[in-house]
Amino acid sequence: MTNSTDGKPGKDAWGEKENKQRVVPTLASIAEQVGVSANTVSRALRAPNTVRPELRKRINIAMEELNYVPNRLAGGLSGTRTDIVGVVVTSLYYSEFASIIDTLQSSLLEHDLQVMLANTRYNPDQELKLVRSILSWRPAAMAIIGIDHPPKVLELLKSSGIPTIEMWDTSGPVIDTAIGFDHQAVGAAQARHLIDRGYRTLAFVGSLRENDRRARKRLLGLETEAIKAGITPVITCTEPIGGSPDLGEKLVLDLLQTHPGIDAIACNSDVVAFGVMRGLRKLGKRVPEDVGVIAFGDNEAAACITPPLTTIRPDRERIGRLTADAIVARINGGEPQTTIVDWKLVARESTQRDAVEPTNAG
Amino acid sequence: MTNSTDGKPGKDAWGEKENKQRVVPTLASIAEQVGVSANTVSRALRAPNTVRPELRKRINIAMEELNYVPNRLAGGLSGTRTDIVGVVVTSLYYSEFASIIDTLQSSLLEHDLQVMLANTRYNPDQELKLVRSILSWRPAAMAIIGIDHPPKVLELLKSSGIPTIEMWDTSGPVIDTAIGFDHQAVGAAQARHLIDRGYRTLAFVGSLRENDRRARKRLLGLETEAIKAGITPVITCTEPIGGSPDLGEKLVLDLLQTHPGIDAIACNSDVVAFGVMRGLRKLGKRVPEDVGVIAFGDNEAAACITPPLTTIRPDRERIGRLTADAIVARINGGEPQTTIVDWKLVARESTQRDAVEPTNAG
DNA sequence: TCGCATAAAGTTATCGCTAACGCAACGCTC
DNA sequence: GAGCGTTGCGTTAGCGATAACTTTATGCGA
Repeated sequence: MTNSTDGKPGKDAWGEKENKQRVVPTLASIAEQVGVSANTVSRALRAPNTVRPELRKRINIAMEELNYVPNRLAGGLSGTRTDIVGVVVTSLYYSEFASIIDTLQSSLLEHDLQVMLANTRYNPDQELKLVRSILSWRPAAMAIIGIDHPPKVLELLKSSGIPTIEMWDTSGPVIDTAIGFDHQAVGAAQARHLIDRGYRTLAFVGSLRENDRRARKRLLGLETEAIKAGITPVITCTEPIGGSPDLGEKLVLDLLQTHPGIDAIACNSDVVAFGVMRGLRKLGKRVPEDVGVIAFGDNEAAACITPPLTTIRPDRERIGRLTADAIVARINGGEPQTTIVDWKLVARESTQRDAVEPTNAG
Repeated sequence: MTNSTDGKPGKDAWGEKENKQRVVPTLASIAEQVGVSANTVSRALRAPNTVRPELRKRINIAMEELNYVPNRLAGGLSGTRTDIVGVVVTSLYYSEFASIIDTLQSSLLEHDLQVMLANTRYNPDQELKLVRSILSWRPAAMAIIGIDHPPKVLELLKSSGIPTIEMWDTSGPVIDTAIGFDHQAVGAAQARHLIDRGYRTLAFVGSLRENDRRARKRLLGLETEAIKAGITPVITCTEPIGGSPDLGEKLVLDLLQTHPGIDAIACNSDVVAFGVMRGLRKLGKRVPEDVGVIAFGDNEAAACITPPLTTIRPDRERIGRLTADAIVARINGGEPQTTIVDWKLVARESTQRDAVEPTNAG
């Protein structure tokens, strides 16, 4: 693309690179240009009011001219702390955690904290590898989805000595600080809602990966509540792969073949429910008259499909914001603290069989 | 939570911290424990076969025992290059770029490259701040959404001397390497499809932020193609805020009030289309008979709503994967190169007015 | 006018690691 | 058995910033 026979002047930055090796400016080069010591330049950045205004201005101009970008590898090594916050999620698909990250990142930005992101895809080996990798950057804090981690991950996080915020789930022992909710209670609320609406034969459908402990907690809540109400055992129809509409459709076709009597389906996620409802339509089953469908997640499309989907809405923005707050607080010496964030059961038409009052939880 | 009067032994890592300041192990501490020089420990990590197997084993055991995590601030400062890849996106909501990031991150992981993520939320000032912040970590490469950046961002990226991959859009001058497609062609394809299906009065509805250059390119393509076909000017009905179903519903109600003759709507995103279709239903308009709806993005729910939504499907996984490949190639001395990634017009029922062959593009 | 607090800069010593070089000990060739 | 490449490790010198001192002006009261 660029080749050395092309000697045309006024080339862009890449062309220039070929002639002399680009030298990335350092504090020292700024200092030299201005005629001061490197430390003065450093002060102009970190403690501007300890440098004469006139000098400070000249330093700023020089930095601007040379496109100086501080080297935080050096800064972090020398200083006490970096401004990195490690963020570990289990999935990025289907809006599951995207808006948590979105809110978290922009809240952290206000405190000049930089997100380093990792996605484990529900794989514990990868979780260990990624946590180790992030810790090697000496972050100021870690935020991680879930409270069920491999022992080695727990050990690393604990011995790292940095604040660790566990998000999304609070139902169990935590490392330090947790912000989320109890997933078993969600499952219980789903069951109660279906039962209140007159449904009697419950199934659980969706993705259920070996390491998705939260989904298992929701399923447990569903089963426990069903048993309490004297309902027949909940039929589970799951696959250990990621949730998608196609998976939902496939599973519901299987399910109704083997269990034609099912009259209510709790889905592990909204996107699975989308496929479940498509599958039910193909089978000629009406929702909510023949089969009720409830899900979890409150995907942006949940209110737009036909019929609108009853689902659980976790407050993702709030979790993101509170996590950012907790990180800042812990960095500044605040105490660890577990915070429960409300969720809501949003009753829509997909479970509107009888006009019983909806059961909300919080 | 933990207080110093609690002297109970056998406490967890956090308790221990209060007694003696936790000392994070370094290469030197491992070296001391094993009885070798620090450099030998470093070699055992970076070039294991230059260390005697027996000694290597002892070193590994010591590292495991002390929970050693290398300090890459030091490593990056000392070595030539870090393993960070900066990733800058404009949005995280609504699956817009989540699966690009997902694929990109897991592809990079295979090469032991770590993602540092930033989200500009379509704000150019924040883009500058974030790019500068990421560059200060001396990443090995940058991947960024779009090709329209503020001048200062271009300057920084060019003068940084690192490979920069621009994703999603290829219709214009690029910094280095670009992987994406031509958004104007997408708009043109949308118009052609609607016209082929017999629609004659076109509108463009959705979020249109000042700095969303890609949306403007799609709109331009839509208008250009409409004019070519001798169709009345495209009515635009937009808001400079993020897209959502609620926005779509609001805009379509406004639109049909002022322009009742509209018979086709191109939406800037699928989630907006979800709301548009809900709004049309409220107005008693049938889709696709009275009004055709086409969108952009191929959200996971697009095939599940009623009627299924005709939309444009960009190949996000492919963009993510190719971006990772390009990063690795460029780091290893490969040449810059622009790659066009195919997209597809997925014709579904929301535009099924006449049985004309669908117009696909690639 | 002296003394001393204060402001504004310079000096020096790390931070933890890697790259480059140095140097024994060993084995191989002829 | 002298010469020479290899192997395996130690030594030394930075990387680019920051923190802790030290030094040099400056001001101000007694």
